Amino acid sequence: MINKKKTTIKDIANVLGITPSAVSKALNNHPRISEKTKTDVLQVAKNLNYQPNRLASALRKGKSNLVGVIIPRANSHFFSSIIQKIEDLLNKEGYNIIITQSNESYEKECRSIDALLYTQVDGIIASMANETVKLDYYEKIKSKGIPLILFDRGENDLNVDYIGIDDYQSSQIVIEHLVNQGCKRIAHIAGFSHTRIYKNRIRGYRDALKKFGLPIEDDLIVESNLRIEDGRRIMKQLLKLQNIPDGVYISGDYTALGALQVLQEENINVPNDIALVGFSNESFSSLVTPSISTIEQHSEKIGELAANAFLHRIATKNENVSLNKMILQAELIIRNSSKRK
Amino acid sequence: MINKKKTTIKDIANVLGITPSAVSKALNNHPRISEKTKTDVLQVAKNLNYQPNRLASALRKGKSNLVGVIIPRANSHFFSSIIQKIEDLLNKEGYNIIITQSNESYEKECRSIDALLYTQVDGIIASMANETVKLDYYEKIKSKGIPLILFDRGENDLNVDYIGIDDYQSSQIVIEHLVNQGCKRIAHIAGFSHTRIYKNRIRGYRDALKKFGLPIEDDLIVESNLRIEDGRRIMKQLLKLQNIPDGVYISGDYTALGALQVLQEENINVPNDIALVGFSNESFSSLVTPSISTIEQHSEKIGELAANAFLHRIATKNENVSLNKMILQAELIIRNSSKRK
DNA sequence: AGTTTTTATTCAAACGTTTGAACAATCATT
DNA sequence: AATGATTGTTCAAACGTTTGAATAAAAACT
Repeated sequence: MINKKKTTIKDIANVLGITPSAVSKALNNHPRISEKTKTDVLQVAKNLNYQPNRLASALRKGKSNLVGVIIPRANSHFFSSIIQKIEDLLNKEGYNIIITQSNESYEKECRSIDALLYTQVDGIIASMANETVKLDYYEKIKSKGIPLILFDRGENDLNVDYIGIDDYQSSQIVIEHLVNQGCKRIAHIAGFSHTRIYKNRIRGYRDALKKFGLPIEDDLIVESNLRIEDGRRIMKQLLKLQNIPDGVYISGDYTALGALQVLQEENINVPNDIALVGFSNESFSSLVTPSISTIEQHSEKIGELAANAFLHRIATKNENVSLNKMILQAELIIRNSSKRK
Repeated sequence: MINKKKTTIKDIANVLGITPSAVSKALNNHPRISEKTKTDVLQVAKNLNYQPNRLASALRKGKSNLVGVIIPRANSHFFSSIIQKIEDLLNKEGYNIIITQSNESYEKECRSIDALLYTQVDGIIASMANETVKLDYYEKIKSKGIPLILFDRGENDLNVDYIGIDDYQSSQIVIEHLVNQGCKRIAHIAGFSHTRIYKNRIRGYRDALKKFGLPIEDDLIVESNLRIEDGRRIMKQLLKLQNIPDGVYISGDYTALGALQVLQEENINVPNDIALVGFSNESFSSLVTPSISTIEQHSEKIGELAANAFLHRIATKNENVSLNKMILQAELIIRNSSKRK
C-alpha cells in the first residue's frame, strides 16, 4: 500500500504530455497558462495524490516558509495563547512555525537562535529570556536580513518591530486601585530591572507612589526571577520588616501565588490586612482562594499583531518601511485578593 | 555590513582550488578525504563564515531533519516539560522540532498533521486530542512511512511506538490511598472513556472499588472534557446527590482545582468531609490551599523515551524492528487535599 | 497577405548539496 | 618491473522545483 516513489510534477507532465515547467506554472496559477491546462493539471495532480516537495521549492525560491518563535516558556497562559494565535494566523498564510523555549536562559536562547538560523527560517518572532542582556545573537539575526519581531520582552536598542503592553501605565493603574482600596504602604515584587518591561513597571510604580504621596522605600522593592519560590521568599522577607506593607503589587501571578500562600500560612487576611495584585492573568488566578487580582495583557491580540507584523515585513521586504512599536493598553482585573468590601 | 551572497561550498572550493564535492566530503568527514584537506576546508569555511544550506542538503538527502510534535496544549506542566525534553534531546542530534497545539480539537489536529506532512518532517511525535476518535489522519502518517511515536494519549489500534504511564495502576494507587484515609464512597471525575487512557483509569477505579468492596454507582462516575469549568460543574452535580461522596478522584489537576473551589464555596472541609486527588501534578497543585494530592507522570522521562524512540526508528528505518510500548509507573504525591490527620 | 501582438508552451539553467563511479597517483606486494 | 590494492580527488548526475528567455502558434491589426 505504501507508494514507494512520490509523484512529482514530472509525473504529472508525463501523463498530460506537457513539460514540468508548464505543470509548475499551472500549479502556481501563472497567467500565461491556459485554463484548460490548469484544470487538467489540477485533476491529474489529485489523481496521482501529488504533494509538492516543499524542500525543492524552498531551495529554488530561497524561502523556507518556516518561522521561528522563541518564548521563555510555554507553560504559561500568556505565552501559550500568543503562540496559538501566531500559529493560527501564519498557518493560514502557508507558514509553519518552529517553537523553541529558552527557559529564561540566555545560553539556551542563543542555541535556539543558531538552530533557527540553520533551519533557514524566514523570520523570527521572539520574547527575550529574563537573563538576556547581551544582544549579540539578536544582532546576528538582523545582520542576516531576517525579519525579527519582538513581543513583550523586547529591547529598544535593537530597533526592530515590537508589540507589548504599556507596562508603565499598567503599574499606575494597579497602584491607583490599591490606593482606592485604602493601602498606604505598597510593596512591589518586581522582575529584574535590566529587563525593559520590569524596569518600566518599577518606574510606573515609583511615579504612581509619588503621585499619591506614598512612601517609596528601597526595602519595599525587591527584584527577582519571579518564580513561585521567589514569591514565597520575598513575601517572608517583607513580613520581617519593622513596618510591613498593606498592599503588594507583584509582577507575575505565579509569584503572587507564592506570596499568597505565605500570607495564608501566617494567617494574614488578604485583602484586608494585605491586598495583593499580580500580573498576567494565569489560568489559575481566578480559581485560587482568594482569587488574584491581576493585569490581563490581551495575549491573543499581541499574537495577532506579532504575526501580522511579520507578514507585513515579508511583504515589504526591501521597501525599508519604518518600524512599528505597538503598545497595547492592559486591563486590570479586580478580584478578591485586592477587593476590600 | 550585510553580506549579499551567502558562501557555499563552491566558494570554499574556489579558494582552495579543489572541487565542491571534495569540500562536501571534507565537511562530512568522508574517510577518503585527506586530513590536510579536511583541516583546510574547515579553516576556510570558518573564515568565510560558511553556513550550510540545510534546504539543499535536505532536498538531496530526502531528509528534512525536522520533527513534528503535536500536543493538545502547551499550557500544562505535563506537556510543556515533555516537549522541552524532546527538543533538548533531538536538537543534540541535529533535529529541529515543530510544535503544534491541537487544542483538543480533532479538526485542528488534522490540519496540523497535513501541515507537518507538507513540511516533510522526518517523523511525528504526538499526543492525541481528547476529541479524536477517527484515526484516519494518523493512518495517513503511517502510510507515508513516516515514523510515528505516540505518548500519553495513544491508541493501541494504530500499532505504533507508545510511551505512557500505567493508568490502570495509577487509579488503583489513588483509590487505595483514599481508602486508607477512610473514604467509603469515592466518586470519579473522569475524562471521556473513548480515550484509552481515561478508559483505563476508569477501569482501574472500578476494579479497585470492587477490590475494596466499595459501591460502584453510575452517578459517581462523570466523564467530561476535564477543563476547569467541568470540575466546577460536576462537583456541584455530585453535591446534589442524596448520598454525596466522601472522596473524589479527578483525572486532571485543573479540573480538581475547579472542584476544590466549589467545595470551599460550600464550606465543605477538604480533606475531612471530602478528600480530593487530582492527576498530572500541575505547577500550581502544590501551591493552592489545600495543596492538591496528585499523580506525577514523570513527564521528563516520557519526553526522553519518546525522543529516543524516534531516533531509534530513524536509525533502524527499514529493519522492521518490533514496536515498543513503554509503560511507566506513575507516582502518587500525597498532599493536604487528601491527607486526613 | 503581411506584420505585429498576444497567448501558450518549452527550454535551459539555477538553487546548493550529495554520492557513486571513474580516474589518477601513490603505495605495497610479488 | 609488473600487478594489485589503496588513497585522494574529480566527474557528473541527481534531488524537485522555479523562472526568465526563447519559441511557436494563434489572433488581431494594417
